[in-house]
Amino acid sequence: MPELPEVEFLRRSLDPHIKGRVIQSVDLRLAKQVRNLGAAEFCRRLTGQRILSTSRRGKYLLIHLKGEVLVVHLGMSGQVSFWDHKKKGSGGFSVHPVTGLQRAVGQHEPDKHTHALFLLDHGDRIQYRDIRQFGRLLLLKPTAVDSFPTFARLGLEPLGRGFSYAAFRRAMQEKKGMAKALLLSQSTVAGLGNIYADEALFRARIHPKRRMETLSEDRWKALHKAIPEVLRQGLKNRGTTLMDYRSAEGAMGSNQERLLAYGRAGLPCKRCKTVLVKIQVSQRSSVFCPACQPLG
DNA sequence: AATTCGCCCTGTCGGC
DNA sequence: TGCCGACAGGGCGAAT
Repeated sequence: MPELPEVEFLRRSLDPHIKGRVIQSVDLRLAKQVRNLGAAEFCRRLTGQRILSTSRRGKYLLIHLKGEVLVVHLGMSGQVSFWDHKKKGSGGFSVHPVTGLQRAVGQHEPDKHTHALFLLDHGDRIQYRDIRQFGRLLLLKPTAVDSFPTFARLGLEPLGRGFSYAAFRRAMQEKKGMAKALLLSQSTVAGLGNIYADEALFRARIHPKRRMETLSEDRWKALHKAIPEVLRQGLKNRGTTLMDYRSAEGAMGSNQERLLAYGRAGLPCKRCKTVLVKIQVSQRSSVFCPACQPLG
């Protein structure tokens, strides 16, 4: 799913439910989802811990406890939801036969794809579900987060105060290679995935295969402007739900209705009516307008 | 040092 | 109906 806007909206919807609560126990059903610890240590270190706050770095959700940080990455299909014992469940998920979207908005019972439950008091719980199992859980000491390889690699926060044109230009300056590949790498700007990278390149009128070292100054400026724009629009619309993405309360986003490039191959460009084209870049599909986003 | 390429998974869809 | 390949919001580690 889950790029920066989806993770941030998830964080905002989850935070008020879990802040100040104590994890009574952990039911880890698929141990390999925890990438840096064995199951026993993971569960032991979390048990009895109070949740202090939540934050986000790139596409990573961080849940801060006393002396521990639980890191959640949703991969392609991960979901984190809050189960409220006072509300009724809406059962499991089912796939809508026409739209392909998973039905069942609202809280759902754990199923075979639910890999971890963090049990709070009164029967409430945080549920972690991931069909494709590409997501990951980490448990780190607070002082070890920034130096953990995953985080050490990450670039600028595009919605943070530090995302000035000067900082962006400096971070991008020495980068070579194709524009789309660089945006997907997380190494200069953190949080863009296949959807928002295509959207940002469309807005900035940059071909996905354009070599970064050949970008003109006005395209650099356009890209710096477009990145926060597409992310803020996604956040405003509560994320993009294509299949799996839900907020902590099970709600779908609506940004899929506003995408200009992603998913629109074969349809006319909303700027110039030229038919949008899909190509492979870095083993990911990229949709762009051959007229608005020339390679040369 | 910087790219590229498998690979990790399950599920859905279209073609035959 | 079924089988098979392609594809899907991502990232890591090995190979080049």
